[in-house]
Amino acid sequence: MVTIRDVAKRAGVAVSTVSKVINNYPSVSEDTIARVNEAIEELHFIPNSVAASLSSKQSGRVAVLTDPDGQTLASSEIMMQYIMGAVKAGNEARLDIVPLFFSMFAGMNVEEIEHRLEAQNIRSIIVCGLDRDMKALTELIEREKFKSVVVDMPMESENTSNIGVDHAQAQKDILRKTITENTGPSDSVLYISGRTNSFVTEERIRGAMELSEELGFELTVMNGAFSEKTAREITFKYGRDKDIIACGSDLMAIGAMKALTDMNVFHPVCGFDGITLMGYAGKNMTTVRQDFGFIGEEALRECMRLMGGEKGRSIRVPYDLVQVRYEDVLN
Amino acid sequence: MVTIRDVAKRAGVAVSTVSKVINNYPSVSEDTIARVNEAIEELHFIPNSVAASLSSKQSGRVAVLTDPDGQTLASSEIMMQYIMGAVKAGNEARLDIVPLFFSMFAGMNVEEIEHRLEAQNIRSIIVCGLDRDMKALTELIEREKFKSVVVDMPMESENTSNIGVDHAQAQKDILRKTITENTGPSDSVLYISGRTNSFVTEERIRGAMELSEELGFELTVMNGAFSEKTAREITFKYGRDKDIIACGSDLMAIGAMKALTDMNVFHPVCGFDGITLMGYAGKNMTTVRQDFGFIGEEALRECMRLMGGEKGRSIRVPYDLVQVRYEDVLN
DNA sequence: TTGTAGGCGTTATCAT
DNA sequence: ATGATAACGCCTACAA
Repeated sequence: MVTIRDVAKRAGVAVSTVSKVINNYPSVSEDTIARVNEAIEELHFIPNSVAASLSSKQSGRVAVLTDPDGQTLASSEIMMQYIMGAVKAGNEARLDIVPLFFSMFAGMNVEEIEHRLEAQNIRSIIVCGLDRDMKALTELIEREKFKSVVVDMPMESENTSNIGVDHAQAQKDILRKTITENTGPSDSVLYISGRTNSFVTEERIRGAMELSEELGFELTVMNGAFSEKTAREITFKYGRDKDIIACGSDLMAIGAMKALTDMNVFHPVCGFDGITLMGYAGKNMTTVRQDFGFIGEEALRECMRLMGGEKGRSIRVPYDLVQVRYEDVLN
Repeated sequence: MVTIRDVAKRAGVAVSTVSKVINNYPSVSEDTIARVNEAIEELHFIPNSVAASLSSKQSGRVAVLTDPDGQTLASSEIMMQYIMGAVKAGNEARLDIVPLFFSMFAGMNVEEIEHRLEAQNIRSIIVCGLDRDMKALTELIEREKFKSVVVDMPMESENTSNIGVDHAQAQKDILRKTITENTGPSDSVLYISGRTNSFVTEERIRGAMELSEELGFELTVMNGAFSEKTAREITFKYGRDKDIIACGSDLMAIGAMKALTDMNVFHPVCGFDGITLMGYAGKNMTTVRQDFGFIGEEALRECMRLMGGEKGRSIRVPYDLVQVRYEDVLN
């Protein structure tokens, strides 16, 4: 393995000088920078991120916390994209990314979790899929021992940023689109919402309600708990004589659509997330496509910003309104 | 952060002794072991795996190499399970798992990849989804600088193990089951195979051919290249008057089944892998279910074995023959 | 601007 | 059986 020492020898400077060049310290002459970089090139030197994270308080490792245990196809696809995005961006920044899953912390209190993370030299975390019931994880973030970036939860502080699309606005947009594109009489909408302990659910419901007031249609909100099965049942019960069914997730939209098909009636159904599975639902459905990979990348960059000493903030990312057909996902 | 030094002080021994206790060295008295463990408990000490991997040649980090870029839903579900399995087992063994994706190494030669891995203190790799066209990665494994565990490729050497189900046998089993359970005249089977550069494809074809000889049915093998779309096209062309369609992957099975449905004919279709998506295909289909999470776990344990100095070997893991219905995947 | 030296938390090699 | 102590590769005051 070629180390910083080899580079130093090759360039005829001290190891500390090489380190300074690597980390873009201001006080190095152009001349030595050039010489050192030359040596780095020649030796194909790559800094050891493990050693760096051991030695420095600055350049720590970043954990990506996800919960794909939800077992649904949707969550595994989404979580995978978060992770891939973070790993990709981390790779470019030569930052170590550690994937962790909620299930590892089951039954632990905050201190235990903190110890576990510290023992891995983790200084920043990206949390995806957090909801209000997860007390330990929430507290972990609030203690601010780690720089945290939370996806889809409105947490913000000195050391905490949040990131995600504007769920209320997106819900409004997709519902409006679904209504206007289906010219029939749209005066009753069934909204099947996600779990109530989730921030995105509140926001999406709010969006739907605002639009209902704006356009003056009747809105019925039912709790589908992010469950395809529940959405299916709700649709059987209440879906028949609604004009449109809007769902707080794609999975529920699929459940609703399948129920309608089974009842042999048709109403437009829209979902939320833009997962591939939508293409297999049998009908064309509209949805809000989030770019989870991009969110993962951005989250990682935000971690770096926080580790650089900057304050937490809120980041909104763009989304698309799309129609997913089988042809689109086929490859 | 509580370190090994704190524990040593607390237990009244030297740090080296604590290290020995942690790593189960033989030459420590029962008495001190007890005292040290007590101190560890009291202080909630968790060994820092990063520091360990820096210091030790033994306990390095393990990379899990996957390629979810294939973009299909199936691969993201499968790769996620491999990763989760490895992370789970690694967590229990206090081993650092780092997820890496094939795309990161695009265009690199073996040396470059080696440098990248060395620079991350990686001493062992688990490779999932490798095929014969990936020269650099294959060479990386063959050079044996790293202890490697390859999923579904018949590589074996001093420092290389392979793991996976018996694909030929499994293909035989699922095809036999599909034939016997459908009592109609099964004397012609269309087999849509995966990509030809893949070991599992060869094996599965071999299994199908062996059964064809054994039972005396006519077998037509076509290359579906693991593509749902291609399988669909092949089925349109040749599927109508076959008795059974067997596919080398679930995705292709779905493509085939959808094509049959579109043609308004029915033939039994069987797939391979056992992914959740099968539940959304609209019909009941049989398939070979692999436990990817378990394979990930076992692969990690095999890495530990190799790092412990033992020789590479071949590991076969069990599989199930299942029928996936919408009700099964609904939750 | 550059170099020296101590430390990050652990393991491993020797002595004892 | 136990304990000093030198690595491991890098960062960072502080000194020159």
